[in-house]
Amino acid sequence: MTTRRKTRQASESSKRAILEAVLSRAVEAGYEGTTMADVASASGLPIGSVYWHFQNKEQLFVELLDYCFEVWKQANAPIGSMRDLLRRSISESAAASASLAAPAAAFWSIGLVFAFERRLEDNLARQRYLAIRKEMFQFVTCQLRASYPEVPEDVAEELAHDLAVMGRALTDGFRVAAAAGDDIDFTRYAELAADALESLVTTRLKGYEHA
Amino acid sequence: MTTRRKTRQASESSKRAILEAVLSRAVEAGYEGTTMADVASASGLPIGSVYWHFQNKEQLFVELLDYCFEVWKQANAPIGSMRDLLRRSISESAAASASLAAPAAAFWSIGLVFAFERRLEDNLARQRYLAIRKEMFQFVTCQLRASYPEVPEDVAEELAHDLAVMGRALTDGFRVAAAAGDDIDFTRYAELAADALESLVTTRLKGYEHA
DNA sequence: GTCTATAGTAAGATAGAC
DNA sequence: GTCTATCTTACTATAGAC
Repeated sequence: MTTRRKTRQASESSKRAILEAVLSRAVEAGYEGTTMADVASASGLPIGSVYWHFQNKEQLFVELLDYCFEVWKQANAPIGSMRDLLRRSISESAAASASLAAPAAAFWSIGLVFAFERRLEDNLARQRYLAIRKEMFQFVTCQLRASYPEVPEDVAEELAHDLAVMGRALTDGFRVAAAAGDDIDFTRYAELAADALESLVTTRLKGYEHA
Repeated sequence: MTTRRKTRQASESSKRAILEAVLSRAVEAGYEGTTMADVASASGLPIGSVYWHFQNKEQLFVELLDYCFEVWKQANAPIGSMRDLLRRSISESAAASASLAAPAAAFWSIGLVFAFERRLEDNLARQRYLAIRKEMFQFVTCQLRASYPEVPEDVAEELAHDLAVMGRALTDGFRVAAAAGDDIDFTRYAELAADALESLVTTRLKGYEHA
């Protein structure tokens, strides 16, 4: 390659510093509230460098979403049991709002900002969030579907879909609670949420489980 | 009074037109995304009139939140059964994102924008949203608490609190789903959500209900 | 109370030296 | 690749005629 090694490393580390900076600001301020000047100063680089590494603000957020989603996938590839998934998602919600200890979780808090950012349908960052949201939903649905091998296919399919919808609503809802600063014990409610969903499973699978 | 009747009526109707305008814009664009020029043009009045009726953008949103909360209270004063509450809240979520058919519900969609608008702690509109959120939570908790007169006070208290937290997470979560444009049947999931919460009640009250 | 014109400012983005 | 200076636009808010 024509690029020298040291240069490329410097470039990559700057890029990462900028992504970390925009993550830390975006969690606090959302999309509109995060300014490029903020990002630059938080990253320690001048604003010119930000625009050298990223085309514009929109693309910067697109790459941030991709970056966070990669981190999430690596940490959550096999989701495990539904209870584990809820446990992780809901307690991470609380963490994400407070600090950057859980960067993967922070992604979802930023993402929700985009859910409400309906102004311009052609905002690429919003479109990317919605795409990842869909992909994640499919992923979770498939995993859940495989958890009920002993029931008829159509029943398992519908059950997995319902659980995925309910689980997503619950995790999103607790992320809202975290953002609003509600004074609740997220760990405890993660368990209660799992209890509630499991009882839905039990009710619906009566007659199939041991058939 | 020194104000002539016709003048006051005109003033009130203009004020209301502006509130309707900001509501319609805010549901689509959030706080930062709604500009005073947008509001003015949607209301049919020039921007100068908007500033004549409202001190500034922040106060405009404060009054919008108050206005919507009043509408909500009038429509929901006795919440009825938990199932009814969820039914209303969750199916209204879908409506709120699509149109202004349900202005009271729209309030909550705007509100969620403020939950994530953490940038300035001294944003009065955000503070008002959080205050109303708390008030609503207390209100719902009290109503739920009264639904279980046959169980020990501390058990009923904790149950009501847990149900209120879970119910709020579910309704917020479905509002997110509506904002994200998820293709789901909100009416159906309102029932499922109620089923799930009712099973929590059943489990916990075993031994008390008919004691 | 309504409306126009405009002041003031903040933010996204670029040019060009180094 | 880094950094500064600056252009441009868009938005909040006000002044002042009517």
